[in-house]
Amino acid sequence: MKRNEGERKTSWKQDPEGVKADILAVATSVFAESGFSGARIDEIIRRTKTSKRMIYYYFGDKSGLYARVLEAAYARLRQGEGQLDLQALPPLEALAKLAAFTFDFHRENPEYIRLITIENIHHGKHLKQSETIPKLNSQIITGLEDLCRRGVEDGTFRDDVDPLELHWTISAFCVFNISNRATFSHLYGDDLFTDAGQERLRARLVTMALDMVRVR
Amino acid sequence: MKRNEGERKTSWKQDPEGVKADILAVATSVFAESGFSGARIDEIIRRTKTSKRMIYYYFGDKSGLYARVLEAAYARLRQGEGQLDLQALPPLEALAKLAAFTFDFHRENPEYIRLITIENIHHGKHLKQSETIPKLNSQIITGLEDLCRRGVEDGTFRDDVDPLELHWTISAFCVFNISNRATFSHLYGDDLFTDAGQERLRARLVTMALDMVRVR
Amino acid sequence: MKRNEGERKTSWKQDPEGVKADILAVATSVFAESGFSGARIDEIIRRTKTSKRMIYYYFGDKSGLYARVLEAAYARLRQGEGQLDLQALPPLEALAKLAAFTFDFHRENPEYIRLITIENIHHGKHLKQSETIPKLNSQIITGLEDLCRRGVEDGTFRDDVDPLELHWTISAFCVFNISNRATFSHLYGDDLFTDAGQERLRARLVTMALDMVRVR
Amino acid sequence: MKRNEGERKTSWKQDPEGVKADILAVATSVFAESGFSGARIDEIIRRTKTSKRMIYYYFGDKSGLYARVLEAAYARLRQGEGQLDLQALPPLEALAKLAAFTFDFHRENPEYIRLITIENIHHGKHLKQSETIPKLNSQIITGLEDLCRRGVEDGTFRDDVDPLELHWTISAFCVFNISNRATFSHLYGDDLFTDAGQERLRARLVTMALDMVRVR
DNA sequence: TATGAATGAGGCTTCATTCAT
DNA sequence: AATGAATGAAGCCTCATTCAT
Repeated sequence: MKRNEGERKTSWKQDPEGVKADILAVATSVFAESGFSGARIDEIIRRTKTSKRMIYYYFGDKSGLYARVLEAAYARLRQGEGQLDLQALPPLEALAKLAAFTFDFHRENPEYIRLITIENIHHGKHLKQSETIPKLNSQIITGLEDLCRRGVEDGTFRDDVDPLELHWTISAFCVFNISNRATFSHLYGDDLFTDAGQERLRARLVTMALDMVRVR
Repeated sequence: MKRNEGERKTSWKQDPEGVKADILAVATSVFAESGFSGARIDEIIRRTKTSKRMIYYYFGDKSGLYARVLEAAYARLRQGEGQLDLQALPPLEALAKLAAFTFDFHRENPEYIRLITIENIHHGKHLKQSETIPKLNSQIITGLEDLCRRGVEDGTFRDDVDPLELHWTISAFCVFNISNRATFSHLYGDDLFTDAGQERLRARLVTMALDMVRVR
Repeated sequence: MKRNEGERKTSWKQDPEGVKADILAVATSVFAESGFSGARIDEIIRRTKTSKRMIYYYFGDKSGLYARVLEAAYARLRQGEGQLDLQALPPLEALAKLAAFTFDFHRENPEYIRLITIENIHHGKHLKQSETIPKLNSQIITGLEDLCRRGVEDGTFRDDVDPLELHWTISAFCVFNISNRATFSHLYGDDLFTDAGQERLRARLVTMALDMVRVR
Repeated sequence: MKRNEGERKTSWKQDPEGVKADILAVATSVFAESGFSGARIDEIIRRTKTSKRMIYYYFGDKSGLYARVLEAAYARLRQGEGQLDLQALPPLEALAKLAAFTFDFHRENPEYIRLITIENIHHGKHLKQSETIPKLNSQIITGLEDLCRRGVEDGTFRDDVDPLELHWTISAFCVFNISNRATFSHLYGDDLFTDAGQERLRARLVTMALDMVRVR
C-alpha cells in the first residue's frame, strides 16, 4: 500500500499557478455556457479542485475573473493565427490558407467565440479595461497588410484592398457560424452545420476572400 | 365630461393591450441592453407606466416575457423584408436590393439583432418554445427560392445556387456588423463604422451576393 | 374558539409604518450595543417580526438603516429638551433645570448617546449625509441664546457668556457620564455611578453651569 | 563585512521587538481610525513591514492585538501625567497645571482617546482582561489625593473635595473634546475647535477645576 | 523566525416572485 | 384590472485565521 495515495480534495497544495489555471479553465467553460450574469461562481467552483475563496484571492471578483478569461480567449485565438507562417506562401495561397484556417479554428473553439459575443452583449466594457488584448490583435492586421503589399507587388492583388475590411469579412463569416448557430439551425435546419455543409461554407469563404483581392 | 381627460400617471387604466404593448416595448430595450440574466424586472417596471404585478399577470414570468419580446423582434425583422416586393424586379436587381436593404435594416434596428445574439447565448431555448417564429422565417427562404428560380430561368443566375447558403451569407454579414461592433471597433478602430465605412461594407455585401449567384 | 387567534409570524400584514418602526427600534438597540461594523443584520432581524428583506426594501442597506437610526436618536434627544418650557422660569433657574434635565435625560437614554459616540468613531460620515439632523440641533443653541439674553437683561447673567460654550460644557459632562462609564468604573470603581454618586455629579454640573454665567 | 548593511525590505529580520513595536504602532492607528470591528487585519499588515502570520505569532488573534494596543495607549497617557512633578508646586498651581496639561495632552494624542472610546463601545471587555492597565491608573488618583491633602493642609482647598470627582470632571472635559468633535463641529460649527476656541475651553477647564476645590 | 498560499464560516445584498387588498 | 407590501432563495463577497514550507 503506497502512502499519499490518490487525489485528495486539497490536491493543489501550494501550487498557485496550478490553481489559477484550473480556475481559468473552468471559468472559461462556465462563462461561455451561461454568459456573464448567468454564470454562477458556485458552479465554477463546483467543477474545480479549489475552494471559492481562491477566486477572490487571485482574481478579485467575478468581473476580474471574467476579464482574465476573456484575455486568455483572445490570446489563444490570435496565437493560432500566428503560427501559420503565411510569409512562406504566395499571397493568394496564403490568403486562402488563412481564411480556411480561421474558419476551422473558430469552429474548433466555439467557447472563445461565445465569450467574445458575450463581451459584446456587455458593450465591451471588460475589454476596454484590458491592456494586453489590444496588443495581441494588432498582429493580425499587420499580417494582412504585409500580405496585401506582397500581393500588389507580385501583381496578384488589386491595389485598392483594405486589409481591415478583409479581416472584417473573414471574421463576420467565421464568427456568425458559431455565434448564431443555435437560432439559425433551429429556424432553417441543420444542413449547413453538417460536416458537408461546413465544408461548403468554408469553400465559400475562401472563394469570397480571394474574389475580394484578385485582379479581375 | 370629456373623454381622455388629461394624462394621468395611471393612464393605462382599463387598456389591457396598451399595458402589454408598453411592457413589451420597454422590455425589448432592457433585454437588448443587458441580456436576459442581466436584465432586471425592476428596471423594466421602472421605465413603464405599469406596476410589477402586470408582468406576471400578462406574461407569466421573466422567461415568458423574454420569449414574447423575442417573437416581436423576429416578427418585425421579417415584416420589413416582406414589404420589398422583390417579384417586381429582375432577379439580379432584386437580390442587390434585398442585400442592401437587409444591411440597412439590421443597422437601423440593432436591438432586434442583439436580442437574437442574446438568444444564441442561451442556446436558443426560448426560441424552441415559440410556435410563431418558425412560421415567420420560412418566408425569407421561399422568397429566395423564387428569386433563384427566376434567375435560372432568365439565365442570369447559375443553377447550383443554394438559397439557404445565400441567406446565411447575407445574415452573417449584416448580423456581425451589429453584434460584434463593440469589440471590433475597440480593437481595430472606428473606420468601418463611420457612415463612409458602412457604405463600403454594404457595397461589399452587394458585390459578394451577386458574385455568389451570377453566371461567370 | 376565536378565529385569527394569536400572533403569527406574519403579523405585520400590510402595515408599512409598523414594519419600519419595528425595524428601527430593534436596530437602535443592536447598533447601540455593538457599533456599526459589529452589528449584524441577522441579529436585528432575529429580534424583529419581519423578514430580512424588508430592511433592504425600506432602508436600502445597512448604512441607510444606521443613518435613519441616528436621525431618530437625535430627534428624540432634542425633543426632550424642547418640552422644558424654559421661558417660563427666571434665567438662573431655567439654566439649572436645563442642566439637571439634560443629565437625567442622557442617563435614561444611554442608547442614543452610544449611537452618537459610535457615529464619532466613524468620523460623522453618516451624520454628514443627513438633512434633518442639523435642523433639529439649531434649536438648542437658539434656546440658550434666548436664555442668556434674558439673563443679561435682568442682571443675573454676565454679558460675556458664550451660549455655544455653555452647551459644549453641559454636553461634555452628560455625554462622558454615559460614553465612558465602562472604562471609568472598571478603573476607578462604581462610586460615581451609584444613585448617590450620580446625584453628586448632577449637582456638580448644575453648580458649574451656574458659575459659568453668574455675575460674580 | 559591515553590520546593518542598508535598509532591505525585510529589515525586521531577526528583530522580534522591532517587529512587535512596528505592528503595535500601525495597529494603534488602524484601530483608532476604524474601531475594533471596522479595523482590518489586512489593512494593518499592509502598512507594516511584516507578514500577516506575525500578528498571530506574537498577539494570538485580533482581540489580543487590540488588548495590547489599548494597554499601550493607557500607558502612554498616564506616563505623560507622571512627568509633571506636581509636588513641587503649591496645590492650586499644581491643579491648574494638571488640568491644562491634561487638556493639551489629550488634544495632542487623539488616537489614544479614540481607542478608549472604542473600548467603551465594546463595554470595556478587553480592558477587563488586562492586568497592567488598572495599576497604571491608580497613580493619577493617588496623585490627586496627595494634592488635595496638601491643599487642605495649607488652607487653599476645601476639605470636602472628592479627588475621584475631580478626576472625572477633568476627564469628561478633555475626552469629550476629542471623542465628540466630529459630530459637535458638524452640528454647531468649528468655532470651539480653532486654536482660539481651544484656548478658551482650556481656560474654562482650569477655572472650573479651581472653583471645585477653592475655599469660598 | 518568518512567509505566501489557502480556507470555512458567515457577512451583506439582490433577485424574481407572490400575497393581501 | 391593478397595486404596493412582502418574501425565500440564492447570489457575491469578506473576514479572521491556519497551513505548508
